[in-house]
Formats: sequence, structure tokens, C-alpha cells
Amino acid sequence: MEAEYLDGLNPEQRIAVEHFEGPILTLAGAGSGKTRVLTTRITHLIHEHGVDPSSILSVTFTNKAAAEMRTRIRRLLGREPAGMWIGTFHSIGARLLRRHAARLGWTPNFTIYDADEALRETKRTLERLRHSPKRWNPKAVHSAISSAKNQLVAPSQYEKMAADPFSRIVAEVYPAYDAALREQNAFDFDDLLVKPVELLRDHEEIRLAYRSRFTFVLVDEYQDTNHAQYVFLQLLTAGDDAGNIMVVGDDDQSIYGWRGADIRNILDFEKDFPAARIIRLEQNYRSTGRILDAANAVISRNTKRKGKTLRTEAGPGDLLTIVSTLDERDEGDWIGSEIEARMRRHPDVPLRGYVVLYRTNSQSRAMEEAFRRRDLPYQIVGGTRFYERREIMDALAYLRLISNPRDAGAFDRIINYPRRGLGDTSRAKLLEWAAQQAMTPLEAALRADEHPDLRGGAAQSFVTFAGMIQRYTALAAHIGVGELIEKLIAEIGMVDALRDEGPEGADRIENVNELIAGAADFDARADIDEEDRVEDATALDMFLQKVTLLTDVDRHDPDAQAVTLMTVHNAKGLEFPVVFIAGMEDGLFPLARAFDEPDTLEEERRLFYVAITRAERKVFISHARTRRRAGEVMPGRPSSFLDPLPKHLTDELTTPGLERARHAGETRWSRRDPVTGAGSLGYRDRPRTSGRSPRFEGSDDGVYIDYSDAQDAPRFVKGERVRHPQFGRGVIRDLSGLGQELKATIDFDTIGRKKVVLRYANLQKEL
DNA sequence: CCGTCAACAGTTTTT
DNA sequence: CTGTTGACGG
Repeated sequence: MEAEYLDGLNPEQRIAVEHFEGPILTLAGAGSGKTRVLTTRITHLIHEHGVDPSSILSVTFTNKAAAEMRTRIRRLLGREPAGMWIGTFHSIGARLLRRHAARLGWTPNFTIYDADEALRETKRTLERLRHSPKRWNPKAVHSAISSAKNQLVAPSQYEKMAADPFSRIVAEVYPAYDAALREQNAFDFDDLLVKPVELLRDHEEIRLAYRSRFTFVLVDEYQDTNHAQYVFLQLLTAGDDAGNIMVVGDDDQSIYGWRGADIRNILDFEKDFPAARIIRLEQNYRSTGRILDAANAVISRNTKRKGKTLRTEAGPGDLLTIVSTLDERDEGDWIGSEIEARMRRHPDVPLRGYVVLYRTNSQSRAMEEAFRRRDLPYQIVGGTRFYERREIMDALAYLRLISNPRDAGAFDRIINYPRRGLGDTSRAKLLEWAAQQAMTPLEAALRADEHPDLRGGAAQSFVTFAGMIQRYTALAAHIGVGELIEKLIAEIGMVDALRDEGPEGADRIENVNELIAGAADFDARADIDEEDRVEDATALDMFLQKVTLLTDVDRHDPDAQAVTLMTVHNAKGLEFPVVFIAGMEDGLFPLARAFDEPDTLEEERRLFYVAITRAERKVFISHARTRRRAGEVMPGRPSSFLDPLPKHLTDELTTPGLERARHAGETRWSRRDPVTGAGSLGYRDRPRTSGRSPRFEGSDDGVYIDYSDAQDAPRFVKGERVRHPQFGRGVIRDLSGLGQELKATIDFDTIGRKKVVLRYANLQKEL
């Protein structure tokens, strides 16, 4: 007798679902039902093969995906898959660390430092080592440390490879930064991957225990795994053909190379597991025909891919509409008006069926303003995330210090917030004393009255503060997190402090209230996985660790009656009936810097492919004639990514705003240049650029940027050594800007980091 | 110690 | 254009 859950699977899906033992790679195109394959296979393993759920480890890309999969499995199975581990690499890493914290020298109530706190710690470390954070950009230093960690390069190894001055600074900061984290009983995001690898690598009995427990490992979005994650999986699965590992992914949707994701992981899976079975899911259940044809046309330009063509049984559907707009404001207005118009014509598509996708978060601003003007409900995913808002981080810093008294970052953040008369001077005195006496900042504060020279008022303030934190630490063992935050916020007078800040303080108060509500909800639902329970960890510890790992997508409410605004990155895995892709201009999508590196350009193209394939029924692609970027008005031309779109799949239109501007412009232009000016402003009549190469064509009407100059100038690449007439020798760290404005960020051997405009700099390649 | 103002740097994507 | 940092005076 066959289980019902197998009904309706296509032959390929069915093979993947029924696969029992041994490695298997499932290349799942966009919309090919991979989540269904994963959940059904897990169900099948448990139901049909009698696999104990606690033998299953399933890795997802977001917490939300994990929660959804668990729910679906519960439904298919008719019971809770108790003991199954499902979560992101980071949350699974955190769980392992919590269970074995002592092995590594941490305690289970460790703090997870988010990006912001990690950056602050980097800066503090630089200062401690007497390096100026002005000369050596803390962000760059931290990002170098982060990449090193993701490549599993330990401080000692890094030290050996550090040749240039910048790397030598990093080599110095890296171990000191790690030591500071250890002292504070903290991990950063990257540690959540790196430390579990160390744990499994260096402790055989732990490695063997987990290997024998997790006999079935499933990994979603495998194309976006980095080296540390790869090694983590190898350690867990023994890394040979005996392992029952299923990876699901799509090389065409690999969009996290900048974060260290290594597309070779998926491309080389067959080399790693020679016996691997390979299944291709090319049947798409999401989009109509023309959308898929367009997506296929775009992605076929990439060279580094396994090759895969999506097909659908749905009809051809609508054309993709390419919209020319005047500027970003006009673009937002047009999108808003089109949504309103479609709402009237297609009442079956609710507001939540619309999404606006863009390349960079800064584009959300114009959209937001346009939607506000029209009173169109929207929800923004990403950008300044909830848990990254200042007031939320302040409140959380209190909780962190209460949960983990060694957290110096938290101490630093809140010691004078709200104001308690403890400025830089008193703080510096206390911290110096603390370091001398080998005390944590909080311990020092508690004994501040013993400090040799601290103003009496300040000393008293420190003692009161530390006493309060201690009281809450004791309290945290007995009351719920919601109640704890509520009491705390009241005691420190945070609401009053925010109210004094003026109008935007009201929003912040709202956010704080939302945090309290969230915590109360956490208490009410007893939102702790049994597998996460460890001795000596309080509900507060669990709450904090969970909250830091939440992403914005996790907070996205798919049922809200609102248009969704988000970056293409955030849209991965989601689908919408109607998709707007905004800002489709060269230099923005793809970003300018991508033109220097073929691999990056391919990644941008995959990103565009991801954007198109989010759509079920309709795609709009808009670009603006001019766009304000960092206060400057920049001219733009339609993205060269549009070039491969066959004419028969698209139609083009111009917004009324651009139409008006064009008429006004023609009169002006024709006076100046009656021959070439008239009618040439609109590229609608202009032949499509060939798009055979990423090389730009020259401007044809004076409005688009002339890129041809950039081709003649010497071309520089990142990492290249150069010589500057004034600043001497250095290494190019970064390139930005376009054409005439091309700028290079250079780490000079003698004077550190500087940004120069290539046009003026007269840079030479160093021989 | 704290508020104000000018100067300045920074804009890619995120766990 | 915006958020952050530094200098200065109360």
C-alpha cells in the first residue's frame, strides 16, 4: 500500500523522495518543488524506512524555512518528528556550542555577537593594540577576519600568509579579537560555524557520537555553503560514499559568493562523493512559459554552470514588461499606480501577491515614499532590521549583560544609557582599573568605590548600576523574559529617555513595546526546542541566542495585506504572482564593480535570474533615466542583462513622467542639435545593444554615460600592487565608481588606506 | 559631563 | 543625503 504523501510527485521528484541510503545530489531548478521533495523524503524516511527522527539533521537557509518544513513534516507524518534537528547552519552551530560549551572554554549562556557588536569589538581591539581606527578601517579589518574564519584560516595560519601592511594589521588584530571574545564568553556569527568545526575535528568522541546519531543529513541551498560549512558536513558525514547525505541546490541560484559561499561545493559534489546519485528537477510549477523562457535566456549567458533548462506545463502567460522611467521617484510612482490599476483589474490577486525587488537596500527609500503618497500598504524586509535598531540593541544589551555578566560589549553600550553621569573619562578609568585587576567591567563597577581616583558620584553610579544588573541576573532564573524586560525598561526609565528624543522617539518606544510583546510571546509559547535545553541555561539565555539569529525574512509576514519590498537576496526561496524588478540599470544591477570580474558578473546575472523566477504570472522590469545615489544625480542606461531577452517575450513602455520630460527635452535638444537630438532620447527606437560582451557601447545621445573612456585607461583589479606618485606603493583593496569616476581604495605600505580617483591619481602598475 | 555644530565618510548583497 | 565622529563651550 502506498502512502498518500507520494501522490502527485513527478518521476524525478519521486526518485529523490524514495532515495534511501547513500549520497544524492538534487539539482533543483527554481520553483521545481524542492521543499516538497525535502519534506516528503524526510517523512518517507521516518514513515517507510522506520528511521528515528532524532537520526535526521536537516539544514535550511532561514529559520522560517526550518519552521515551515517542520510543520509540513508534522502534517504529512501525522505526528511530531521529535528529536529531529532542523535549522540553519548558524542555529545548529549555536546548539552544538551550547551543548559542549565547556569543552571549548565557554559556558552555555554565551553571547552571540551580531555584526554590529563584532565591529565594535574589532574597533576596541584595534584601539587596544594602539592602531588608529582611522587609518585601518575596522569594517575592512573585521571583514578580513570574517573571510578568514569562513575559510577556516586560523590566526596562526593567517599570520604566516600576511604579506602586505593591511594583512599584517589583521594578523595582529585577529588573535586579539578572538581572545577578547573568549574572555567575554562570546562568539561572533562566524564562530558559530568555525567553533563547531573545531569541536568535531578536535574531539573524536563528540564527532563519533554525532556521526552515529545523525545517520541522515539533508542540506538545502547547498550552492550557498562556504568552506567552513562544507567541512562541517564532511566531519558529520565521514565525507565518504557511506554517508547518507542529500544536498539540494541550484548552481544557477548561487548568490552568496561575496560571503564566502563556494559554488564549487555543489559543482564538485560528484567528485566528493563518486557514488552520488544525481537527480535534476527541471519541471517548474511556479511560473508561466514566457517568464521561464526569459529566465533561461538570461542564465544561459553564464559559463560556469551545470546546465539545466526549466520547463513548464503552464501556458505562455503574459509578456514581461520593461518600463522606462524618468528617475527613481517616477519609478516608484509608476509601480504604485500599476499595482493600484492591477488590483482593480485582477481582484483575485491580493496585495500580498505583489513584490518589489531591488538590488540594494537604499532603493527602498524611493519605493517607500511613493507607496506612502498613495496610501498603499507595504512591508519592507531587510534594511535596518528590527533587532539592529538602536533602541532594540540597547534594551538587548541590558539583557545580554544580565544573561552573561562577562559581556563587555554590552557593558560598554549601556553603562551610560540612559544617562547616569558616567562619561568617557570615568568609563576609561574604570576599564583600565578592571584590566589591571583582571576583573570584568561589571565586577569592577560593583567595586568602583574601591577605585583609587574616581569621582565619588561616578563611583556610586557604577555601584548602583552593577547592583541592579546583579539583581536582574538573580531574577532571570525565576521570571519570564517578557516580565523581566518590562520591569527592567521601567526601572531604567528608558521610555522617558526615548520620549525626550522627540518625534522619532515615539517610534522607538513602539519598537521597545514590540520587543516586550515578542518576549512575552516567547514565554507563552515556551518557544524552546527540547534539543536546545541544556543545564545552566535560563530562558533568557535561550531568548537572546534565538533573537540574534533571527533574520528579517524570518519576520516577514506573508499573510499581511501589503506589498512586499525587499532585496533580491532576501527573496530567495519566495514566490509571488506579480514581481516588479526595479533599478535595472548598468552600474546598479549589475553593480558597477561586477564589470571588473567575470565571476562577480555571473553572480549578478544569477541574482537577476533569481529575481525573474520569483514570479508566477507577471514580471515588470523598470529602469530609470537618472537616479540619485548618495546625493548625486547619476545618469543610467538600461541594464545589459536585458539584452539577451528575446523581443517576442517582452513589451516596453514609458511612464507618463518620462514621456513629459522627453517632450520638454526634445524641444531643448533640437535647438542645440536638430539633426541627432530629436527622437534620440528615447531608447525605445534605439536598436538593442548586442550584449555579446559585457563591454559597454559609447553613449549615443549624450544622456547615457560614456563608458568608452574607461576602456582606454589602464585597467586595475583588486589585489594588484600599484605605485602612486605621492603616496608610494600599495595594494588595491577595492574599486568603485564608473568611467570617469572610477575610484580605487588602496592600502599604501607607508600611510595606510586611501581612496583615490583613478582619473587624477596617475597610478602605475608596480612591476 | 553633555549638548551643539561642523566636517566627513560612505552606499552591495547577510548569517 | 544621512549617520557618525570630533571639537568646543556651557
